[in-house]
Amino acid sequence: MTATPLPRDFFDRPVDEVAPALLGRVLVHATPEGEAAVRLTEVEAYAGPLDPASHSYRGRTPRNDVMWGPPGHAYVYFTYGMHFCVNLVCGPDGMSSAVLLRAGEIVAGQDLAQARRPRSSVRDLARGPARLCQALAIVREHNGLDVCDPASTLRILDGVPADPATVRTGPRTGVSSAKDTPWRFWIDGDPSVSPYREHVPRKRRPAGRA
DNA sequence: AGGTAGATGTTCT
DNA sequence: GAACATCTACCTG
Repeated sequence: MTATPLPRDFFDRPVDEVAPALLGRVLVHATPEGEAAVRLTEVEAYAGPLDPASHSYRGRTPRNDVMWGPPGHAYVYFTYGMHFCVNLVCGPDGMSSAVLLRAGEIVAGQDLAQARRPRSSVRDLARGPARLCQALAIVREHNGLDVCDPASTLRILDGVPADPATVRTGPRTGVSSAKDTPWRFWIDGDPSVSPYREHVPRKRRPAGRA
């Protein structure tokens, strides 16, 4: 892997073009404890206000603000009360589209990743969007970081792009709308690809009686 | 192998 | 108040 991040214009094109082109690339996160890196094997595209499954579908809010900014920045959000997920914003500026980084293979700092996820097998360290964030210690404070800046602690490197012939597509995982849009991209046969899960509405907790 | 339940809190209606 | 781009643990076969 080289030390130079992908150029910003890599992200300045339609999100469904950027997403498959990200497969095989390497996301590095430097922390005081050291560096850890993941080679991306699974991603999903979310196409801004036109996409009912996108966080920006209902317009700009404090949470999704970063999505409306320039491409090449990280959009980190908190979900299910305990997990973080990371996206990379795509262009053009103001389009509010982004690619969710769903899974990958740890290629550097495996000791760190394992310390952060002590109950996990090596294969599962970054197998899933919240696991990926945990392995790389990506949390809310990293929201908005510029991953194309060589000086940034969170960077996306070119790595070795996946052979397009090995890229598969299918419906996105765990989304309740736009189920038919095949905007999940993964490297066929890679063991770190996360299992597909259909969206299931959460069962309501029995409302506390009074 | 596969299903389900429970955890936790932020965001938006 | 409900939904939520999830994960783990704990069942059952």
